[in-house]
Amino acid sequence: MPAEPLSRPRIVAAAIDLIEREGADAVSMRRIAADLGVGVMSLYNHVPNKSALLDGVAETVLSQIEFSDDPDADWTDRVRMQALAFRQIAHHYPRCTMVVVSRQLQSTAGLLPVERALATLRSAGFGGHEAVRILRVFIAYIVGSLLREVGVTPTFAPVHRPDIAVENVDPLLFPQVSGLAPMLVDCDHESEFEFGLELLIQAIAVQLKR
Amino acid sequence: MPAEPLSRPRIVAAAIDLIEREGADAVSMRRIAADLGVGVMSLYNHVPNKSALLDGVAETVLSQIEFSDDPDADWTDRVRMQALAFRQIAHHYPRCTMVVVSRQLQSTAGLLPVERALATLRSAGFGGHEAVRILRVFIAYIVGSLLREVGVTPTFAPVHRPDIAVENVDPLLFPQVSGLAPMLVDCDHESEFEFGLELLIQAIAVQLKR
DNA sequence: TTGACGCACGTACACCGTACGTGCGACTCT
DNA sequence: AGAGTCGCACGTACGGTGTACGTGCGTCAA
Repeated sequence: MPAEPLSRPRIVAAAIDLIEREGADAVSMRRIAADLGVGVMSLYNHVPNKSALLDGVAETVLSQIEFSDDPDADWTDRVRMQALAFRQIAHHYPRCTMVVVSRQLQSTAGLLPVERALATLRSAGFGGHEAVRILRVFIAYIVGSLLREVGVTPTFAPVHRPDIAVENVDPLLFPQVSGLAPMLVDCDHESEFEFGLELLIQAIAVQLKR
Repeated sequence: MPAEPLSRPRIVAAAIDLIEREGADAVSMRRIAADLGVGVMSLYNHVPNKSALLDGVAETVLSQIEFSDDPDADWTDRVRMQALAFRQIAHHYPRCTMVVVSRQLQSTAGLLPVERALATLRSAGFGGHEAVRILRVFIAYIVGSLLREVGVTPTFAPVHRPDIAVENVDPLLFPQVSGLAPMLVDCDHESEFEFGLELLIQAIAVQLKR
């Protein structure tokens, strides 16, 4: 009998831990149970099924986003901060990110960032319709960026795979790709992300002027 | 004995068909073999494993993107056309889209769009480094948008019943979300996509002026 | 004391990917 | 024509998966 009783948070935590250690493919109910030193079916007393467990993983990760919103700051700074905070899940939970992104959840955990973002945009002067549209653009950009960041590290990770592929590209068929190969291969995710983020912020700032 | 012999393209086509009919979760080697009226292991004479099969699915779908590039057109129009062409995979193969974006492949199938895009950006006057960065931003945005359209992104994607979730939101805790609920629930993907696309194009046009 | 209930657990089933061996038809070489 | 090789469809089998179901033990309520 374990001193700490089984519980949904404990199971979710074990799942997150397992995903970060060995990748999302390694997740199985048997494996999680083994990590907890517990029978497989005991998990089902606290979690209805594996899908719900992964929802719990996404929810938990999302809820740990830390927004340090400063209502007095310029709205561009607030948007920037919120976007960067969202992206930080890729640093804290790199391998869980794929799970979060590829899973639709209807809990309120994912709603808090949405609420904050909409409030920021509306306080900046955007109308409701515009705020929603702009939020969608930002989310699309952030999610797409995260996907690239975790995509470089598939699950277990020889990162130097693409170099080989780029080396083998025919310079006659793909002059741009082969010419720009060094820039395509190495990618500072942080600065790349911020580049696009600034592009978007600047664009909606222009939009706001009208 | 089938009149048409088994082959990799036929297997990939069956996989695409199955994914579109019943979703990516329904894909199994046994199921595909059954659809082809063939033994399970016969597939392995043409495809090394399931992962490679899914790579083939992504590759095939990607290769069917139709670019009608007009070198005489304004670069903004060319960028727009390429982005919209890319997005059309979400219309032709809605359920395969998730497979495509969640799988990074190093074949040359995915390289052709990259080559064209880089050529367009450089002809517009961007340097190599800038072109790569801008392309990354566009890809992130497109992929993120496709994920929402397919209906797997943490925000509202009205695939089935998100209305219920939005109805149950506490207006006091989430005033923006509940106030803007109608706009969050219904989403014209086409116009939403183009909104963000124009935002980005405009932003990089400004960037180009310097 | 007795009953109910929560919860850990073992067993069992259907399904999965795929390693391996087998057999059959077609083709090549002598 | 005979012999050898090879491509390819196929069956069997193994270790893995999610989870439905039944069982037994602990604690708490009446």
